[in-house]
Amino acid sequence: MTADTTPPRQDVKAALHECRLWRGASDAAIDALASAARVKEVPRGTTLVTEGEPADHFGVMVTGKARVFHLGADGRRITFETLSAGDPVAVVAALAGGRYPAHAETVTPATIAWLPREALFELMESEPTVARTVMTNLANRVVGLTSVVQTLALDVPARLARYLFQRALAVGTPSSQGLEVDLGMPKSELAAALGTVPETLSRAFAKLREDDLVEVHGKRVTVLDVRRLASLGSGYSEE
Amino acid sequence: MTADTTPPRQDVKAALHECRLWRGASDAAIDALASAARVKEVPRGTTLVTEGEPADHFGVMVTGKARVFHLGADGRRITFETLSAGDPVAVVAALAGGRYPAHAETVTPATIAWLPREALFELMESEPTVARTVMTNLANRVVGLTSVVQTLALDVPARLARYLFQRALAVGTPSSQGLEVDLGMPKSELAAALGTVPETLSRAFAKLREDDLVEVHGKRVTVLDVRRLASLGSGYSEE
DNA sequence: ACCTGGCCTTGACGGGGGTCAAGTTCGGGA
DNA sequence: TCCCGAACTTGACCCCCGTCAAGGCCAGGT
Repeated sequence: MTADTTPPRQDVKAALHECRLWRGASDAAIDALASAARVKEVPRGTTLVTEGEPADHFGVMVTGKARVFHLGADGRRITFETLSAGDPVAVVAALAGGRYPAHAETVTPATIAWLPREALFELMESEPTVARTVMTNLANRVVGLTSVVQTLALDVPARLARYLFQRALAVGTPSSQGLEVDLGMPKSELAAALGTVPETLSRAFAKLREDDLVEVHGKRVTVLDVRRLASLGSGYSEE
Repeated sequence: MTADTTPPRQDVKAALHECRLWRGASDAAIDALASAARVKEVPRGTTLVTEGEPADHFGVMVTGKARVFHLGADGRRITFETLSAGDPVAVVAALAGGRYPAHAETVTPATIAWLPREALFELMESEPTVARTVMTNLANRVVGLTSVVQTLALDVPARLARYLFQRALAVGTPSSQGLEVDLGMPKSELAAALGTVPETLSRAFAKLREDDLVEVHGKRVTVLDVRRLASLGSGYSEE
């Protein structure tokens, strides 16, 4: 069903090198990981990990994208994050050693390098600086989740404003009217990322539009008033 | 305003030993921490850390209780966790090295031992097993936050059911009618812990009561049907 | 006993947002 | 060119829950 490799593949090594989790590890250590990895190529929509299963492995995305999410009792999904090449999959669960706390599935065809959790422990023992890197990484993860919780306490227009603001900082390009921003994804996907549904997102856009904060043209949005957008997105001030 | 100690205090050492974060560290290492610590005694309602401030220190609760929370734009509080003796304060932020991601304040008079973040790094470098302990601890923290997010997606009766179920597992005592459970706190506080207000919590109790799931007598609750309670609290099954 | 002030409960009301059901726009294929 | 389906929008409806405003129900003090 899937293909394993015997010699370390080039793209796998590249992905492992890009993985922010153990940035700073020696090439030798990463190459060792690469040869220990079981590489799998899977189609879009494949379940990578299932909530509640014992967390004995973790993965690194080599190509493709995946989504980490929760399934509510009614089947609703709450998306935590979207993973792309170089991102680790389920590494937290592997470190914690319990069961996977969430589901993950691919949203495109993808290649994933799987490793047993012990491999990571060995890497950290052999290279102390890696342990420190992994540590700060985990800590940042906690901070990130904290802000997810914070964001969920805002209403949808505010969450959208926050997203647009951050997006404007990252990929905004100046234009005659203001800042041109390309939403990186279809609106239905953005809705899920903001923890809501397309209909409500649509109304949120409408609200920002009638407040003269943005203009919407398909997937391209013109931010007319960055300042007010930022303050609506909760408490970012200019300095 | 507050009292520093010169010799390591006994209660401070005890609290540091109890701190789950570095369980497994040698006595010598912990004693070293204890003598490096600046011990402060503060009244109820004292702000321990302020969201947005640079995270250069962390603390360990020696006595008393504290609350970690977010401040919404409108001043509403979202409580993440309640800390008591032996719990670390803001250690995540210290490891991440950025700014505090949340506020913390005492809810009782409290004694806290403060340490510079470097002290923790040094401890981890000198004792590799501590690094591993801290690591799994952080990972579990992430898992915990994950479940906070999950919980916030449920409605209030379900959140209450989940709390009662967990509480029943922890401190429930069998009785003729079912499981006797003591809520560990006043209902107004429980409301905050569940991310809601007393009025809504009261209605949630009423709903559980009219579904014959529980009986309420002040701070003591009799769980009549653990099974249904658990399933209402979302997806805990019996095995 | 009486008052008084927490703490909890109950009712009434309103707003945010999820759901269902129609449209609408737009791009691709025959 | 016409058609069709996917993605998006808009309206109607309703539920959950936060808020405001009254009450109950004690416990402690005088």
